[in-house]
Parts: sequence; structure tokens; C-alpha cells
Amino acid sequence: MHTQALDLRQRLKAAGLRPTRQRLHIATLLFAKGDRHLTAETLYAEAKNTRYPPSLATIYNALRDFAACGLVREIALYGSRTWYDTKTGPHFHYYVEECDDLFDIPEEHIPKLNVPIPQGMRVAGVDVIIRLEKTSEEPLPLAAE
Amino acid sequence: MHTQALDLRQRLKAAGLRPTRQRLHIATLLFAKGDRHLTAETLYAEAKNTRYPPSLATIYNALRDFAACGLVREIALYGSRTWYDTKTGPHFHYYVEECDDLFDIPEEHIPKLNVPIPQGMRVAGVDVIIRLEKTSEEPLPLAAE
DNA sequence: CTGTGTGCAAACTCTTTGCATAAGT
DNA sequence: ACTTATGCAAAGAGTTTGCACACAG
Repeated sequence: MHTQALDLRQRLKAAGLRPTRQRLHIATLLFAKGDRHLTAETLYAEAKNTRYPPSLATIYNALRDFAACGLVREIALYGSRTWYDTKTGPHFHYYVEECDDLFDIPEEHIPKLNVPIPQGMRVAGVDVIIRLEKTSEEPLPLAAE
Repeated sequence: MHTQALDLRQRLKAAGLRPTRQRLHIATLLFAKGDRHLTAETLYAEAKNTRYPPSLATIYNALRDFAACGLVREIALYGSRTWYDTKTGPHFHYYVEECDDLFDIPEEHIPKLNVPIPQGMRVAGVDVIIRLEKTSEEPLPLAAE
């Protein structure tokens, strides 16, 4: 745990955020499982299972601060909840409304967008959401249930 | 006004929505000015200047219903407000956070996205947002102010 | 007439904030 | 010590809903 904890401490410092107990805890939850998409509530639910769960407000604040520093990335999406992505590089998403599921478009299929940029502006980010719908009910793998 | 009013009545009917006084009023505001991007509050502000403004709740409900019927299109965006677009065909957007401004990417520059669609799914919609930032303050056209 | 839509206000969801306390440097 | 973050609860924005009344078919 130690090298990772140190690493997170460094990352927070480098981003200009004081590496507090709670922020380290939150960062650990965030980054321990590889790339993920989550909302504040999702993360709070996870944190609740740990020994010293941070408050919900602290999770909201931490995610906002992390996003402002580029440690995570906010995702443009329909609806009222804010989604965050621990993968910050350029990549796009599928979104399945029915299951409120968000997942990456595979790296090799990231389209190259080639649009003109208006005078005096620069691109701060690009979001692509492909909204999906199930065409039919799943062919239930197991009969019953 | 009459042919247009009749047209709207037909469009609502065709969409399966009862063409009530308020919905017709709202549809008129929506579609009278060509393609636009707006939120419920924007539209409510406009409606307030008219003789019989619908209530805010009715505007929210109408926009939600219109979107469900494909008369307008919901836009995926950061933040908590829902934006609607009266242009329903495929096209993408620039978004300038600083001025909360949303505008179309010109038709001829709409990129063709060519990504694989997972088994048993179909594309319900595609949203592309190019988030822009000003690189510098505007070179004020007129000296003073 | 019958059922759906409207208006209002209250409820709800998601997120931020104020203030006293705790913790980082 | 000094400053910034935390926790809680309360406020805030945006949106939806319950209920009585109005209106379209």
C-alpha cells in the first residue's frame, strides 16, 4: 500500500491540493480499480463500506477539486448527475440510458474530429456520447429467474 | 399566423400530443425563430412577455414531452440544466463555458463517426460537444467601454 | 361527458455552502 | 500558529409531482 499511497500524496501535492486524510482515501478508492466512470453517490456508497468513510459533501468537494486539477475528468451527459472519469486522456463514451451505464469506446475506434475552431478560441475538451438502446431483450443466458 | 398555427397543431397531433392552448403557445415560441438552443428557464423568460404565459411547470412538462416525441432534441452537456435543441437532425455543438453559450458546428464540418455498435444495441443518438475557451480577451471592436 | 393537461405550491434530487471543529504544513 | 479541509445540516438550483380545476375530443 505504501508506494501507492506515497504516489497519491505526490499527485495531490503536484496538483496543488493538500493531501488530507480524506482526499487520500477518496483518491485511493478512485484509482485503485483502474479506469472507471462514477458519480459522487457511487463513490459515497463504496466509501461507506470502509472504516472511516468521508462525508458525502467531502466527496462532492473532492471530486470537484480533482476535476479542476485534471486528476479526473467531468463527462458531459444527459440528466442531472455529474459523472466523472478517472481516465483523463482523449476517449469517448457509449451511454445506455436504460441501465444508466456508461462505458468507453475502444481506443482504436476513437474518431478523429476535424472541425474548424472559431477565431480567438481554443479547444478545452471534446465529448462524444453515443447513446445506445437495446434492440431486444437479452436472450437470457440462464432459463429461469 | 394561421397556416403556421395549423401546422403546429398537426405536428403535435402527429406526435401524439393533444394540441392544447399552452402547448401550441410554447411550440410557437420554440419554432418561430428558426433553430435554437434553449433551457426551460430561457423559454419561460420569453413566455413571460406574452399575453398568457404558461406556468414554468407547464414549460418543463411540454419540453420533456416534446423531446420524448422527437419534436425537439435534448442535448448532452455539463452542468445541471437541461438544454433543448429545435434542430433535430444530426449535428454537433460548440460550447463556451465562460458565456454559457452553445452553438452549432457548421453542417459541412460534421464529422462522420464510424464506431462499432455493440451486439443487440442500436444508436439512439449521438452527441458531440467541442468545449471552447477564449484564448485572449476580445480585441474590442470599439475602443472605449 | 371523459380523460388528459394545466397551474400552483410543495416535494424531490443533486450539489454547494456556512459555521464550528479538525487537521495539514 | 496559521490556513485550509471536513462534517453536518441547512440552503440552493433545477426539475418533477399531487391535486383541484380547465379544457380538448
